[in-house]
Amino acid sequence: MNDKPILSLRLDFHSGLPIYIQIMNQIEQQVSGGVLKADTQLPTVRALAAELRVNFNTVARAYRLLDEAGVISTQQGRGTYIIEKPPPEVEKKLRSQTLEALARQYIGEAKRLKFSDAEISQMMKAQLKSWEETQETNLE
Amino acid sequence: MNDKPILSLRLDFHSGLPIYIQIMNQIEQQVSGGVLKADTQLPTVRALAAELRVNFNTVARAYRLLDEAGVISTQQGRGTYIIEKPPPEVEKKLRSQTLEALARQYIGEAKRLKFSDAEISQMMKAQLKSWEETQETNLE
DNA sequence: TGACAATCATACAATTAGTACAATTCTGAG
DNA sequence: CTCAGAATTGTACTAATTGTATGATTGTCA
Repeated sequence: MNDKPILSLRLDFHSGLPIYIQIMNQIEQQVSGGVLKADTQLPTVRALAAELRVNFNTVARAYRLLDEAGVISTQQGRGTYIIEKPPPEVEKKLRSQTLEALARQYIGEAKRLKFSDAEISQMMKAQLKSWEETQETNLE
Repeated sequence: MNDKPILSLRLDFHSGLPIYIQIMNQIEQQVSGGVLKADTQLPTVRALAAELRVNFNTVARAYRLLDEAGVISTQQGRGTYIIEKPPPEVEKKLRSQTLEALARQYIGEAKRLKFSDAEISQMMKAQLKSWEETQETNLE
């Protein structure tokens, strides 16, 4: 049993602070502290759970909250990864630029495929509307 | 032994979009965009898999879906080819599917960055309007 | 003791990888 | 020229790895 220090977390089981909160906090700290860099894959829920001697659902819960907080990205069947997160002030300044770049990228591709402005904005409208329901990947 | 970019695909392993979907979407785009012409042989599942550093079954899955969609023709023992002439209805469907995929890609990214629906569609509107003028300065 | 949050157990779903196989093409001995 | 066998290509099925969903259990505290 080689104890590989996948991710070094110090849990206090008697602190009264829920485990999943402790996990969440410490990962957040390590991310903002630069210990965990963008695109780094975190241990799987099972691996981390084994290392911490807790149920993997507890880890999953922490991961889910971190995902909702935009710190990490969890993907079924693939794994969990740190998300690039720009500093707060820079983020605000860059936000609209980022969205603009995204929009222009979309428009550029669509234009290249000879779609009209009407088609482009119509599809955008439709997909925005049906986003929640059709979260499933577009398979068909 | 420079790895020739047989088929230039850009995979994002952390986007949340499955690899096989990304492969499928991008090939669809290149076909409907005219980058990949009829009768062109695509890389073999193994070659493309090696280039993308994924399992060849992942590529095979994308190929199979594209085959079922009538975009390509996969032939055991021979290879994979762009369909000579996509049936009109397939082409039409393909075009709209492609646009849909593009739109969802944009929305997905924007959502991930916590932009609201309003912001997303507003930016789209604005960029569509200013597309022509700003194109001169943004030629690739 | 009862309510509620935290944790755990179990079953499930999605994605990718592994292995064996079948169809086709290529190659070279005869 | 022919044909056996290797090489190449896609296919099918299965296994492994990952996160998800849901309900049961446990523990704490008013």
